[in-house]
Amino acid sequence: MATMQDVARLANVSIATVSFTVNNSKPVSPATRARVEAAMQELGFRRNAVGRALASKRTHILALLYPALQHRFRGTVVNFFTSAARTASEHGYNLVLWPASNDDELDELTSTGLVDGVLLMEVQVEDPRVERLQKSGTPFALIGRTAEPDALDFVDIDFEGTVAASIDHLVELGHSAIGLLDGGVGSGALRGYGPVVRTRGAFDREMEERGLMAFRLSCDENPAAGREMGARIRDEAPGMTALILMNEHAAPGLLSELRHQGLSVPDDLSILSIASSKEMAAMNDPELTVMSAPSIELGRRGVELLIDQLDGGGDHDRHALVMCALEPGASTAPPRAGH
Amino acid sequence: MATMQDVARLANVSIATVSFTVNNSKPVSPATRARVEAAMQELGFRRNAVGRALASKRTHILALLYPALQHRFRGTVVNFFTSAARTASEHGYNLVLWPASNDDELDELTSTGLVDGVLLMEVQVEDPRVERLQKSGTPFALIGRTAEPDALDFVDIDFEGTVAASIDHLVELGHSAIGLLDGGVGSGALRGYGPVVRTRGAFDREMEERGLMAFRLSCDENPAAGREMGARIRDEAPGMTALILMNEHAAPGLLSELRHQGLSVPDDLSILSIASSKEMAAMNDPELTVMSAPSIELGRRGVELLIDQLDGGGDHDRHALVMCALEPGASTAPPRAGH
DNA sequence: ACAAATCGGTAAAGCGCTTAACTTTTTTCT
DNA sequence: AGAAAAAAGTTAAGCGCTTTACCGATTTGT
Repeated sequence: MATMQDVARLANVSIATVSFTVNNSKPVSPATRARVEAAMQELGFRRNAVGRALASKRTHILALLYPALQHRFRGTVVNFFTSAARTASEHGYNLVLWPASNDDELDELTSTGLVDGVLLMEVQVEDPRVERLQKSGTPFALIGRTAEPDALDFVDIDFEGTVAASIDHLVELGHSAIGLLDGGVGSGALRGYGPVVRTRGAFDREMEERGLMAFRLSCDENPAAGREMGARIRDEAPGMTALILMNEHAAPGLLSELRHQGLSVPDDLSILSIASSKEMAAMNDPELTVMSAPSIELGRRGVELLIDQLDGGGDHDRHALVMCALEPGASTAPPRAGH
Repeated sequence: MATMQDVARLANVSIATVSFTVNNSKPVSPATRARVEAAMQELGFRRNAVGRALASKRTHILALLYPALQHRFRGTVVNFFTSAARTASEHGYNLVLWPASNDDELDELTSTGLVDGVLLMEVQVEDPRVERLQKSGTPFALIGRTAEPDALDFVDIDFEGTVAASIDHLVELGHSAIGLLDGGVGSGALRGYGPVVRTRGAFDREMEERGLMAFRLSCDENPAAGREMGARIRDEAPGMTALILMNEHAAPGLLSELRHQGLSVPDDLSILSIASSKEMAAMNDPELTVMSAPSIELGRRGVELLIDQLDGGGDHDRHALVMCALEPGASTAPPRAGH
């Protein structure tokens, strides 16, 4: 592979001039620029990223941290990843999905200088990784929020708004006894998955304020758990006519069990799946009405936040909350007459 | 961050000695080693990966190439990714998921010296990326096979074996009229997705040899297409009592439509999902019997192949074919009496 | 006992690039 | 016209590490 040295020799300029033309970091006369560019063309020159990184102390690599505990991709992660990568690339960065199972791997990642910044996904309400990142001095941004996120850069779904919009939708259809089925939070005091915690809070508040009848249900995030939940849902939530579902992986089991019981969705029970995706919704029968996660927007904003820190762009807002969008499906309808 | 220079100074040795101790690249006396290690400890030293990469011409980064055209993760990709990353880490490499939408991005990836090697996923039967990689001189290995893979390093699912085992399973249950429903191949002459091409070939051959009644069906990889297929499957495959399904995303639609028609799975039609995963299978009602893709094994072997090229390990076999494993479910059974 | 081999360590030359400081040439201003 | 300012290049010092060549001291062989 040709080096800058080769290009400089061929174009009869100094290596510095080559650097300046390549990076537009200092003005170069049109004539010289042309010679340099011709030489680069001829040699098929590409500047070596490692040399550049060492000299400039910037690798231009951004790591999207992938927690290995995770054993499935939520449908939305793909869009998120793709959008984040595209945005990074538009700013001259590479974004890669970097697996880090444990704290040691995180430390290794940040301390060996291989990445300029980190995007943290699946943030827990109390997330030890945040402190580690702060300590390491690596710029980072969160996808999600901790309990005290004010001092941090984050983008997140606007769960409060999404829950309110979900209830609006169901109330408009005529429902007044509405449940929330989520995936539960992990054990431990404040620990837990932000989305669930926030959604529960918003749901309780909103239902209370509106004086509606609320039910709170949880089951694990898999079809079998959904099935079990289906088996006892009438007992656990008598009179409930609509369900806000924040547990896309339980849906197939839940629906199948309801069907076996002879209950019709949406006639006997409306279901609105939130923070999921149209694709996941389409995997169900009937196809679910869904408030789809704004993954593309989240990916873009997350990367922008991070790059602003790195390149000191404008003084953007350091927090961004993005709403889910309602995607019509076949799982919500007015309650059966008589309810 | 402390550098080797700092460590050397503190331990009162030369920087070279530090390097030798860190890398075990030359014998160091126990006394010196202890001094160096103490110094490293005290300073919290981590060797800078960029400096190392520049000097050694090895970044120790492996890229798992993620094709952006892809708009969903097959369930198996997660396990694959995780297993590949773990294996890489065991050999002192980092494996990251690197998005490359187009050929330019691939060239950029290989020509800037940021990665030591590439793992190519979703390989097409005629895959232009292979030639590009060869031209670039970057070591690489395939997950999947091209039409002419003999000269290349690859791991792949043993589709021939998997199809044979699938037919075995169904024949044992008493079926003799068996169909294959796949996701179709892209347009163009030899172009197409290897798994589909190979599975079709194996299916045709195997059914012919055994003198069984074969049906060949295709539909797009989404639930809606599966639903449509369900609507006409009795017409397209009259008398078929069992279906080998290589299209996990069509399954929910297909099953739902069959149910609406009053057809029972497995009594009226057995379904065996192949090259899928237990998790995807569990999303269906009834839970599908599945030949699950050996993603963990594929990830491990793929990385090993690549690292063998890089570090000139033993002379492993350059090709690996791995079988899918039968995971019992509720979607296969003997055909209804009378068939 | 003396040369040869071994061992433990050091010095220094890069790897390919960026960038501050400097030189030379051209333009501008009064 | 002469000094000052601007423009276009160059020089050279690293960035943090690896690795070859080399050197002195100890061990080995005969």
